[in-house]
Amino acid sequence: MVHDPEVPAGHRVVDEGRRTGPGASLEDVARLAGVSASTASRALNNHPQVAAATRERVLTAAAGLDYVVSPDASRLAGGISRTRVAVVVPHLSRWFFGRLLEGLEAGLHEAGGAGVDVLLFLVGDVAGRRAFFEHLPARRRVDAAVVVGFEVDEAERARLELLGVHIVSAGGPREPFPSVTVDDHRAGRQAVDHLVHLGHRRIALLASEDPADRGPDLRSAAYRDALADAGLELDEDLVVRVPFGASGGADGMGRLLGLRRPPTAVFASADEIAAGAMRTLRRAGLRVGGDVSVIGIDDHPIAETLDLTTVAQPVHEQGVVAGRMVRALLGSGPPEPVASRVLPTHLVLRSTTGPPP
Amino acid sequence: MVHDPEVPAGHRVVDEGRRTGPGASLEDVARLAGVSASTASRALNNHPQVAAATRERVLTAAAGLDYVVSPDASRLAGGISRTRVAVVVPHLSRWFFGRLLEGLEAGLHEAGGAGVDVLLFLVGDVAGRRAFFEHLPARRRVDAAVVVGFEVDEAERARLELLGVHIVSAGGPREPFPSVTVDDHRAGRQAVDHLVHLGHRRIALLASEDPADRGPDLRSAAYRDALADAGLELDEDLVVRVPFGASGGADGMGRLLGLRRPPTAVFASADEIAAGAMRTLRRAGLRVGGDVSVIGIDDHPIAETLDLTTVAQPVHEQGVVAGRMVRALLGSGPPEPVASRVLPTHLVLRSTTGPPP
DNA sequence: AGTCTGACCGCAAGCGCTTCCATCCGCTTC
DNA sequence: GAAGCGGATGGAAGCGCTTGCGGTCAGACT
Repeated sequence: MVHDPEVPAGHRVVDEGRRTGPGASLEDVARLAGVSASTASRALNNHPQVAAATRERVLTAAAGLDYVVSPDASRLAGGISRTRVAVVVPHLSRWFFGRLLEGLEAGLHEAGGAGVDVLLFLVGDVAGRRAFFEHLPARRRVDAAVVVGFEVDEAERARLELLGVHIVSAGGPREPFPSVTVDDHRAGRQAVDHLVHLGHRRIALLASEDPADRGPDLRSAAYRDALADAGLELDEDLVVRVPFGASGGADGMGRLLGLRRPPTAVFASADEIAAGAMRTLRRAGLRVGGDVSVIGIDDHPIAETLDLTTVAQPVHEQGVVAGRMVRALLGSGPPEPVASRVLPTHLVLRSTTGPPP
Repeated sequence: MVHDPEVPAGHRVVDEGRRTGPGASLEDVARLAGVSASTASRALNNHPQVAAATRERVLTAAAGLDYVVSPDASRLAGGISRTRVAVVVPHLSRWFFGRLLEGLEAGLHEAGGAGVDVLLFLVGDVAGRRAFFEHLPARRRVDAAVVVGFEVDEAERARLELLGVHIVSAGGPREPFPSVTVDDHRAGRQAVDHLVHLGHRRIALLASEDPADRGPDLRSAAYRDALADAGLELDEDLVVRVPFGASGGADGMGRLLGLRRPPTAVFASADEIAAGAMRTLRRAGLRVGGDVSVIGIDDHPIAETLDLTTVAQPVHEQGVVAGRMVRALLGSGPPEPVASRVLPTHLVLRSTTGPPP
């Protein structure tokens, strides 16, 4: 196939362009060490029944030949080389997901262990999502799966079940898998209650209309509950759904400002939306935190940059914990009981909230 | 091994909770279809020598049993199921990397194809990076690798070579692999030249000191060259290196403002740094774009939010093109010649740059 | 000295597939 | 009508590894 004589030496031309690397075989190692393949295998896998000297010889031979077991053969034969974990995620360019994945990766690789391979599955758009659950490309190739930051419906759950492996959900809804997440309803309450305590009575909601991402919109529900508890009437004009992101927030804020009686405070269901809202407010000549208060959720880096008051959630940690959970389910890692975890969120006071003017 | 009479036929038990899913075997399918395993295999792999009727029967049987080939066995036997691609990336929480990966994923899966599995390798911190190149966990498990957004030194390149597979670099330096990237020097020039054309004479540089990420700091080099070409003297006081990110930019700007003769314009080597700088300027009561101009690079979403003038680079597209390149190298995909590509960048005028006061 | 006991190791049987090669059969060819 | 012929299929040999089982040989016993 690919065959380019121009390639500089050292650039090995991969035969067929597809085999998984060159490599010495177990047999080669065994021969060099003067033992049988079985013994070599046992030595390499640290079985107790090989003499220390022999093991040493095998190890040396392996090192010399730069030997690496074929994971395919190993698995086929029943040996479990490294475990493979599927990570199913809808976005990668959003901070939340990337950050959570970083944590997940850390949690998965923590404390040595045999090693874990992470297979990435992106199910962003509807087509990709449908394709994923329909064809289940992860089938037969992973030992566990982590669903990151989105909700699966009943049909999808059923498909996923077909994988026949443990499934963990991270940064998403609590059901229907063992999960590690935060209480979005509580986070929403923390945000809105803060505004209420400051004395605001006309509080608007700028919520992401992205349906699937995080499941039932607990943050919006919290908004309603908080208002109700505060004895504030819900004004549907103050509830605006926007596409996720800063432009969504900017547009939404524009709509809000067009109201006969604009809000004195805005609860954005995500910092990125809040950022957009702030932009609109600034352009309108309003002082954020003075004329209009704005609060978000997540503690996205942009929140610090904008000095935005927000409710922080431990994103990285959710990933780490989920990673540990996977290892526990897989039998590696600490034998801690595997139970869903809800991590705490907390209010981060900055400059964008204050008493109503 | 496992032999549980209680289990419905065909549903092999998942022993140990670690085997890769349950599943019917080729043999099961063959039996059900009334043919031999060889024929079943041929039918499933679309070999031309099976009678249409037979193929049909096998396909039906397979569908009925919900059969999926064992990728391990298939590869071992020499059949190539799906190709596997390693994606080596230093960060995930930064927009650039996440966005590029989204593109990469798209490019890899474009136009059907047999399917590609993406193995993720995070080499963020030095420890992880060293571990990756030392142990080469991707060995024997991938058919190609993509290095995203960072430079590998000679030793690392040599190690990578051991993978024995095609390697592509995306969003990083042009060497030493076939790559798809942008001309960072040119981008830098576009930014600084813009400031020069506006009439600025005291232009500061706020550069990320993150050493490894993008290789030789072409953007900074461009700054120097642009000044030289404009006949402006380089004032080392105006060159500030900061940790990547908004806080870095904020601090750096603070230092700049402390100068006896502060700059009238700032070139930040990344939008996120520019964002931090803007914050500092605002807090200092300076009008960004009026009193001090700021320009970044990347066209990160935050640039739009902040109305930041910047030099845009096609991040998603770099990923897509790299994905196609990998497919081409692997022999799938369009047989386009595989050559490194440098994608264009362009100035995006917004409100943070203007003539000096 | 003869036998027993382990510790070590090799044999061989697979794991679930793919593929070479031989086989079988219904037809075309002379 | 016999000899070919090619299309369709089954048999069997692996791919590279793990592992149950049994064999060896050096002591440890009595």
